[in-house]
Amino acid sequence: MSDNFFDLVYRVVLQVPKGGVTTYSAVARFLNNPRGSRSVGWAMRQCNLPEVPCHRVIKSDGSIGGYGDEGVAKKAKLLRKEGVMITQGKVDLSKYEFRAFTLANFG
DNA sequence: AGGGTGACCCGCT
DNA sequence: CAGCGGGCCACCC
Repeated sequence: MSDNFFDLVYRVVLQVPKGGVTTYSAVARFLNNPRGSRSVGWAMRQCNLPEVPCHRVIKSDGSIGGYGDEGVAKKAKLLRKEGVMITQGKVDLSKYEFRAFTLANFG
């Protein structure tokens, strides 16, 4: 039931486990839209579903990015609580980036 | 059909 | 190494 780009994005983001992160760009690439990172960010902005861990999606340079009205402070706090270490406002993607995405939930 | 918005990315300076 | 500007993509008037 992936009529919208949102749904596709959500399927991907839902796969990111606690303690892991992914990037807008990585999600876009997985959806065969290497240049669609902005659309992913846009989808996150529209996302208000509590079951989607949108706080685990950060920028490709490791910085936190945004978190709508909640604020990046909240986002960073959530990540730390999940075990993701943040130094100098950035996450070490080589340690925390989740890459093992699957097409399982895409029908 | 065109313009505006948005939690981005990359190359250049 | 930090900052700026242009490019890209999906969606809503």
